[in-house]
Amino acid sequence: MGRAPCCEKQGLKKGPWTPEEDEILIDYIKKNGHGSWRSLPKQAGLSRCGKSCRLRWTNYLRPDIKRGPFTLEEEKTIIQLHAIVGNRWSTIASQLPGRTDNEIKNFWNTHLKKRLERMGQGSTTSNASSAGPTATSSTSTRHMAQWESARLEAEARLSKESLLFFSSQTDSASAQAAAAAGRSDTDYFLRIWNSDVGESFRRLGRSCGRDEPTCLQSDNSISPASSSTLMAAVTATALTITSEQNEVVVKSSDDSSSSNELEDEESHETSLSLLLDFPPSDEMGFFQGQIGSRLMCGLPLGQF
DNA sequence: AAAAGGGACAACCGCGAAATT
DNA sequence: CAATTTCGCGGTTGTCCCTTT
Repeated sequence: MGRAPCCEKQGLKKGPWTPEEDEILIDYIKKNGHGSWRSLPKQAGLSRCGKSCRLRWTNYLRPDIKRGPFTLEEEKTIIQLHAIVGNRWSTIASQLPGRTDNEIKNFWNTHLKKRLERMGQGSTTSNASSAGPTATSSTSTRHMAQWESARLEAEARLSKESLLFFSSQTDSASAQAAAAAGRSDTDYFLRIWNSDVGESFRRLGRSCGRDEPTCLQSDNSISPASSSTLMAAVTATALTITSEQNEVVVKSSDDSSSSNELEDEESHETSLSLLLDFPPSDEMGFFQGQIGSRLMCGLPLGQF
């Protein structure tokens, strides 16, 4: 038996919502809460699918929704989070109060993604006309291409490692509780991201001279400051940090020995000292795994 | 001034996971 | 435990509006 439709399709209205429909939906939810979305339209007197009502409410009518253009800070957060969690729009949205996953997804697809593409294309198409191809542009292209496969690889590794982490915990009860609470790999990242540790990284990024606003330049290209933040995030999964017998080893999966921009010793040193300085021992496990390496490498690689 | 093209955003669709029966 | 239902997510499409020709 196939999956049952979420609602009877016949006679239900589709397409843009009218102000009257919005008002009915808002009134109903204010008085009764949404309850079961499936039964809501009938009870509220709307000729809409429950799914459509839910979407309209969560993406548009909800009172806590923040309207207006994204701030530079939000934009920066989206770029950094996307480099780490990929297209997990709901996860990203959870870090941006008042913004919906749909809104962020649209913003990414219509603005940020195109900027990325421009950056990549620019380096391959503008070489002839530019005064001389910079290491930055060729590096961007190479890492952009490398990015997706690296991310996918990291995803697989991450899920494996978070399982290992669970099994290594001595307090099995807390591990079970965490599992029961539905904590995902992403949740762990977000926990760290929102902790003092994450703040340390953001602070480090700012202190490295990347506190300029993320913005487009007059020629519509991304500013150097934004670019470095972005590229740092993009290259995050190209590195692996492991900890063996109290010795931290940084390995670059960038096999191009001719490139030297990632071999920024100072940046790596900054990463490592930060790693070693982290006091919360229960969080060290994360940093020795893929989540940590992502976070670790995300910020200090800013010199492009 | 009108048509074409493109960008931005809202809404829909299909799928998988979780919850319920 | 399996079948069914509901919900939420991410990808995609449709539509409106602005800009360019």
